[in-house]
Amino acid sequence: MEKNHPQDNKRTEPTKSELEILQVLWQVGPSTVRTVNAKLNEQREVNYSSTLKLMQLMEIKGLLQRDTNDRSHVYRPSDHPEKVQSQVVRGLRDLAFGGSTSSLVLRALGTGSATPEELEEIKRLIEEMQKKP
Amino acid sequence: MEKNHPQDNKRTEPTKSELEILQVLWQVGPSTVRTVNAKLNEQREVNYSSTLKLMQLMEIKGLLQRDTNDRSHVYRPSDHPEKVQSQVVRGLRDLAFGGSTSSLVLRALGTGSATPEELEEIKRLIEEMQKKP
DNA sequence: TTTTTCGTACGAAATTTTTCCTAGATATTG
DNA sequence: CAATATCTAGGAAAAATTTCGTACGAAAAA
Repeated sequence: MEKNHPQDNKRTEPTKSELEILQVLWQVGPSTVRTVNAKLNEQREVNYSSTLKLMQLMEIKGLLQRDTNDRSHVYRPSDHPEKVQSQVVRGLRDLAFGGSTSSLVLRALGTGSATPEELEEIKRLIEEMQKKP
Repeated sequence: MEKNHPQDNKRTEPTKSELEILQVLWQVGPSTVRTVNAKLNEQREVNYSSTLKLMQLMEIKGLLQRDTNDRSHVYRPSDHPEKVQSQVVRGLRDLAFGGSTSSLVLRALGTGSATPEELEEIKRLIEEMQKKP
């Protein structure tokens, strides 16, 4: 019998550490704590225990789900990147850009870290959106 | 004599509450704590003391500067929105978008809250960037 | 002048987020 | 089997962030 996960609806916004973990899971797919922790440690030093605890909390919050069949549990994100990323982008937009999407986008493009290919891709999307509103 | 503000260089990333305050100051210009607090309370309930404390801390951190000539001090952001916004956008990009600016931008545009005019403006900027790399 | 109002300063509590230690169970190795 | 390694669970400390109470001085009003 699987335990019930309380609130699958009103999900709280992930914290910074939680986003780090989500990002790893999005990139490498469903993983054990050990794998995630190893990935994190490529960037900064994190204790295994800390990662474990965090992922357990995320499971309780409903951010992650886990397969407990094997001894070492396999975790995966409950939501696709699109959903969570949209959520956090909206958050930042409202928090630092007065709710203006274009301000945010312009600022992001202004960092200059977008390649010519990416610029082209973005332009295509815009023209797409302009065609069928 | 004005007190010295320690680190005008390596400035720490503003927290959420700090961004709220910065946004108010960017919008309405240099203001007293009372004014800022009033603005904040249009959105949510915040105690005057809390806002005061936060702004004092921000001044110490170097995020704000204040004019103490009058009894009620007038605060203003140390940095222009561009700088801070770039900083936080980069932060989110690295934290939730694997460092990819275009992912972030595409996701932002995907929220659908950009007006036709804004889309046009963004497209212009892109073409601008494509001209002179 | 006396009272009331309005401001900063300061300390500390409350909350949220992050980190890690330790116990106990189970598997793996010698 | 005995020793060692691995994993979860749980508690709790540590750190970061946010909130607020209170004191005290200065200004404004009565």
